[in-house]
Amino acid sequence: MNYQKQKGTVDILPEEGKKWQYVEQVLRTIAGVYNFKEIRTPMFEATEVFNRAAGETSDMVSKEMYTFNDKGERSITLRPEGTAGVVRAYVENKQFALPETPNKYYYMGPMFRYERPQKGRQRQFNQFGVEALGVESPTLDVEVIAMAVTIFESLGIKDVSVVINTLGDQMSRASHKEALINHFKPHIDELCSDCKTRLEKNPLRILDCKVDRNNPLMASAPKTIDYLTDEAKSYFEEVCELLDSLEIKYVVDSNLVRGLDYYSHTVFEVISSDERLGAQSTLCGGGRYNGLVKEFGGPETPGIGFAFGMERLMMVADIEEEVEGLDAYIMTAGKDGANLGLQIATMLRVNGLSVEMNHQETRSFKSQFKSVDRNNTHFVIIVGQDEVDKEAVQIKCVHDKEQQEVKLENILEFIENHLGGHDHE
RNA sequence: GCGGUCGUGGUGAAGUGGUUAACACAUCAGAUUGUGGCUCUGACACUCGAGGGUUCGAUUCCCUUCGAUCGCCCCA
Repeated sequence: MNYQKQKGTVDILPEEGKKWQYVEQVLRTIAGVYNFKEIRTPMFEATEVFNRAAGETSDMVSKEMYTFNDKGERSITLRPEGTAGVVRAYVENKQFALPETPNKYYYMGPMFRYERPQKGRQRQFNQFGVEALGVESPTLDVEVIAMAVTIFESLGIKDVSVVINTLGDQMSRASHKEALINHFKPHIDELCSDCKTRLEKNPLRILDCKVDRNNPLMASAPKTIDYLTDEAKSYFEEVCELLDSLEIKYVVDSNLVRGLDYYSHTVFEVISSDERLGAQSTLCGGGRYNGLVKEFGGPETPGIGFAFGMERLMMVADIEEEVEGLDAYIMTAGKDGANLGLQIATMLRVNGLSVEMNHQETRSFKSQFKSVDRNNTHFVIIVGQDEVDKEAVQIKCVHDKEQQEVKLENILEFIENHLGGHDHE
C-alpha cells in the first residue's frame, strides 16, 4: 500500500515550522499596523461560490479546482483562493452594516489547486491576503499596495517591482468587450477552441491565451486603456500619482490581465526576479473588485485586496533564526532515577522551565550527553541511584562545566538563580 | 494536459552485464563498568523505487508503472 503524501503537498517539519511562525508573526504585526483584522473562513465552500466569483471560464475554476460531492450530494470545493470566501462571509454576516468603513480583513491559510507541481507551486499551498471593503478611493488602493510592498521590504526581499494596470469601470469594460468581440469575431476560425468559448463568455481572456499568443490578431487587438471612461482614467491617474508621492516604484503594464474575472479598475502584481523562485516570478497579485459583493447578494459595495503565496515568500525572505535551547536536561540511570527524574522534570516545567529528560533505562551517560549538546542545554541534572538514596542530585552547568550537589528541595531555586548568569551561546 | 532529468543504507553519494555493492556523515556499542563534544575499534543495504522482458546471469540493458524534481501552460 502506498502511504506517501499526496502529490503537491508537503510536510513542514519542526525546523521549517519555526520559520513559518516567524513569518506569520511578521505578517500579523504588519496587518495590525495597517489596521486589518483577521478573518477565518471555511476551507471548503459550495462550488458555486468560486464559480460565481472567479468566473467559470477562468483556468482556476475550469480545471484546477478540487470539487466533489459530499454525502449529502452537495457540490463542495476546496478553496482555491481567499477572496470569494471572504466576500461570501462578508455578505452572509452582514458586515456591510457595520458603521466603520472600510472593513479591513486579513487571512492566511491553505488553498488548493489541482496543478502539476513545480518549484514554487504546490497543490496545497498557503496564502496571506487582505480585503478592504466598503470604500472606493485611490488612497485606499494605494494603501493596500503600500502594505504589500511593506511586507516584502520587512522580510528583506529585494528585486521586487510593482506592476499595475486598470481594467476600468463597468462602462469601460463593456465598450472594450464589444470592441474585442468585433475585432475577433470575423477571424474566430483562426483561433484555438478555448478562444472560441472565450469569445462568448469572456473575450478579455482571449488576450491571455497561450496558444494564440503569437497571432497577429493579438497585437492589433483593442487595448483596455483606450476604452476607459474619463472617470476611470482619472481614477487610475490618481492612483499613479499617489504611488509617486509615497515613492513606491511601479511600472504600468497595459497587458496585465489578472486570471480571475472579478477584477475591475486597479489591478496589480508584485513580481521578483530572484532566481530562487524558479519559473514563478509573481509573488503577489491583487486588485479592485467593485461588483463582487453585489454578486453575492449584498448591497453595491466596492472592495480591493491582494494575496500572495507564503511558500514563494519564504523562498526569498530573510528569516531571523532564533537559537532555541533547553534550560535543563535530566540524565537518568536506573528505574528509580527515571522515576525521580520525572518528578523533577514536572516540577521544573510547572515553573515554566524548558526541560527534557532521558526515558531510556539502558542509555549510557555518554549518549545522554549527546542529547544534552543537541538540545543546546544550559544545565544537566543527573539522577541515578546515588542521588535517589541521598535525596540530592548533581547539577552541572554545560557552559563552565562546574558541577555540584543540590538537595531535591533546592533544585528550582538553584536553577533559577544561575540561569541568568550565562548566555546560551 | 505536455516535455526534460532523476530514483542505490538513517543521510549524502560512488559503481559494474557476473555475487564480498566503494566512501563519507549520522546512529549504536566498546576502549573509558555514573560524566559528552577528540581518538581508536566494531556494528549497520536479505525489493540497488515497483512490475515485466532480454540474458547462462541484471542493481547495471529494454519496456511499463509509481514517485521526486525542473520546465511549458497557468497562477500565488
